[in-house]
Amino acid sequence: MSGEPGDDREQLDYLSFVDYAVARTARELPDIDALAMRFVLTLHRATSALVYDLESSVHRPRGLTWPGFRLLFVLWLAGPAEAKRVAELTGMSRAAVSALVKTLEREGLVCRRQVAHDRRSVQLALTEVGRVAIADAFAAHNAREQDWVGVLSESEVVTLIGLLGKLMAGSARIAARRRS
Amino acid sequence: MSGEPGDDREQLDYLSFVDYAVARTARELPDIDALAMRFVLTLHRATSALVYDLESSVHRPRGLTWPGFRLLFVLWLAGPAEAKRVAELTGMSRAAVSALVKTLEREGLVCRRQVAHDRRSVQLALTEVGRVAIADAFAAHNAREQDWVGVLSESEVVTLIGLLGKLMAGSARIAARRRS
DNA sequence: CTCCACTAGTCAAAGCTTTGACTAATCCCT
DNA sequence: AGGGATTAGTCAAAGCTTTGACTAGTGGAG
Repeated sequence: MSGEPGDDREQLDYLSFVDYAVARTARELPDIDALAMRFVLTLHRATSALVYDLESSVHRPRGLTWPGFRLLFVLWLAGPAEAKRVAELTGMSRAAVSALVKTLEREGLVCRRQVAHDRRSVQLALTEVGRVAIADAFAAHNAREQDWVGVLSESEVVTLIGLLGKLMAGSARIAARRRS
Repeated sequence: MSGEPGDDREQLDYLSFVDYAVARTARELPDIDALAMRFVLTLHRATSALVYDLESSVHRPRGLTWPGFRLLFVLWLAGPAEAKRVAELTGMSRAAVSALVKTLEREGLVCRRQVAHDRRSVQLALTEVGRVAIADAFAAHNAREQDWVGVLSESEVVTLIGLLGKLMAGSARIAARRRS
């Protein structure tokens, strides 16, 4: 596995790299599980492409980042919540939420309050500006999601969701590491 | 959509948030495409969980980051290549590759050379240390990938790969934004 | 040959993430 | 009530990413 020339390496791009990588690995490292490799490469590339498109076409033009959108979205749906809970629901670490909220608070989208029953915790909530921003962003976000999903049939999407759910459910069985 | 209490918000966590969000949105914003919403939420969460597990259980313990692993992987398979090409194959921007290579070069995993025919471009290649590092990391990476994929049947994985491929292929049709 | 457009790469500022340390408040056991 | 263990949140250092600007080098049109 040295990358010497003389192979079929012409006109390789982001899409075809997966095929190239799997073919080459299968040839030179037969002990590797090629299907698992292809799956993870494909999943990662598809998700990256989707997230990049949503962030750059929907959120950045509105002054939001992808993590900012996700945090506002959780507050919008779940209501005012303590930082710890927001971290759990968004899948971010507590430190990441803390840093992100600092930005969102400065922009006037979120506010922090002391909680009565436990002076350690901080309650996070949308401001009125934040509520309007997330409602607008989510509408555009969902429209763009529809464009993406539109290339699949409804039953294909249902199948995909089901299999991804099974994958997630299985992560507990293999003791996958999760954010603290 | 205000997050007032009195709903079914108890014992909500990272996994069940998708169900909660979709149910609530379907109830209060009937114009939203709930299936597209569920799909994107599920895809993003599944991928994040997988990447977090691979990075924290396989790569960080070896002193690699996830982007570092990806860049080494491309150089390993595609052979020495100009920075622009590495950016295309990894899906990173040229600026991101430039910054990442600075770290990898400092750690002695990658080296930079001038190219003869065009004095603007820089050729990137693995060092011997880099070659050993990526070979070791990829073996462990693939073993972990197998654990994840092991919860699905082979035909389920093939289905998943096919549908994700169709999704990616469709992104051209909707003029999805891609990294420059 | 000259000039202008384009290309490769780097840099800088700002943002998000991670780990690990640290503070402050709460809990619980004796 | 006292004291140790937990827990919530923040901070700091280091790394990666983005956008946009900037430097060099290349190449084609006149």
